[in-house]
Amino acid sequence: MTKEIIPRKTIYRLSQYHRILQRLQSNDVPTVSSENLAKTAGVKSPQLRKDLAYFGQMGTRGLGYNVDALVSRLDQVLGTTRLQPVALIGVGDLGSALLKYQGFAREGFEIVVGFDLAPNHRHHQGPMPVLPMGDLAREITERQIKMAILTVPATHAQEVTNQLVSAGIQAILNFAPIILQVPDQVVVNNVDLALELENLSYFIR
Amino acid sequence: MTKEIIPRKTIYRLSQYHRILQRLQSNDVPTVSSENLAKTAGVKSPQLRKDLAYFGQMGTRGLGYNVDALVSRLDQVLGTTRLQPVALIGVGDLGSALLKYQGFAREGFEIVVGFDLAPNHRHHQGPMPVLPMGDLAREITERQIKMAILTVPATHAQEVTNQLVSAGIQAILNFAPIILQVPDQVVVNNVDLALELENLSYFIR
DNA sequence: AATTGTGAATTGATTCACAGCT
DNA sequence: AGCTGTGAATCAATTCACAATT
Repeated sequence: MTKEIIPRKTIYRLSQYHRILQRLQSNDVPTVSSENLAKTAGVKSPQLRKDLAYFGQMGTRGLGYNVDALVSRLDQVLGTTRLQPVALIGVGDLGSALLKYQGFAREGFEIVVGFDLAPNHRHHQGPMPVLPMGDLAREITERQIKMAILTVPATHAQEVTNQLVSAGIQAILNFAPIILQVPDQVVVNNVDLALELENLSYFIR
Repeated sequence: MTKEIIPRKTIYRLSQYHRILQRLQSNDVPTVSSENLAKTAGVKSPQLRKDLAYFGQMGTRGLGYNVDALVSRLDQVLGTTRLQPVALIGVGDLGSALLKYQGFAREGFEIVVGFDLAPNHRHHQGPMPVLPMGDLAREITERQIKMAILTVPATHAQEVTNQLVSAGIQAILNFAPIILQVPDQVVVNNVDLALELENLSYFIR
């Protein structure tokens, strides 16, 4: 069962479950039923059970899921067992805001280095170095950083992406409103803010 | 045909097509084929044709799609014919960055008012007023604002959402990492940044 | 008695393949 | 000849319903 192909949407939901379970954990809840967990995550309970069952037996019939055990297993599956270093490219308004965003640290990610065309004084606020683009390849390769957040203008996004890929980046969270061309082994998730608004506006009657 | 139910994913893609078409338009490209447009959007051509055909005849067989005509039609369908006013709740780091984000204006949205628990000096940079939460209901109702961007901490998100709904907000772009409970007639799109990173980390081997 | 895990049924989305216009 | 529009076929995801387990 561990060798099936897992739907991408399932992986998304696993991350959701993971976060909710962490909350339950810090509230010392020992056990949760699929019914309960599913409701909080906004899905139906068979969906949740099927999602979890991709990774083998996870719960106990009659009882539910052990919260601690499930969190560990999901940590393992999602690869969030240890702090993951992340590079941020493009330290403008949005990039700066993401640097300060606490949500990342809470989920086990740390932005360890930033890159910008023109690093300047306003970048020297925190402990994180902001380096010029010229240092990108060396720094990412040497530190073996695998994930990048891309907050550069759309016009530069593809070019920077090519550099990231050469440097060994394997996953990109892309805020530029274009479809990036990457080799198969590199994953891209797009966050397109204007698209989300435009999509919402359809539903306003 | 205009009365069928349109898949939600189709609406997302329409917004993507819309943006690409706008770019073609400003480059004075008169006509585009489904093959071409689909490639840029990262989908297969029958998909694109089906998406467009939900809204009636859009192209000309043998020729392709007229760019100007299609942009107008999509404006109409998506409700982006005129500038849409948006309220932003929670003017912290992320909220401030979104205020300055040019991508919204370019797609026809304007953040016309901000709300924060504690409006202060650093909010008085642009022409946009930042008001205390107490003014939310009155202001949104009076100005008939229909869309809101929610960038408050997760702990306050549901409570603020309730206020927004009472004030008549119909669509919410939510950055708080929780599932908001809203009545059926209100639409929520979630942007969950930590979730995106966590999801990416699964694909790193 | 409660609740998981899962094969079967259903629903939904995508792709194919070609008829129908221009 | 070229390219759209679409019914039919395929593929994928969700939900149901219940047997299996504690």
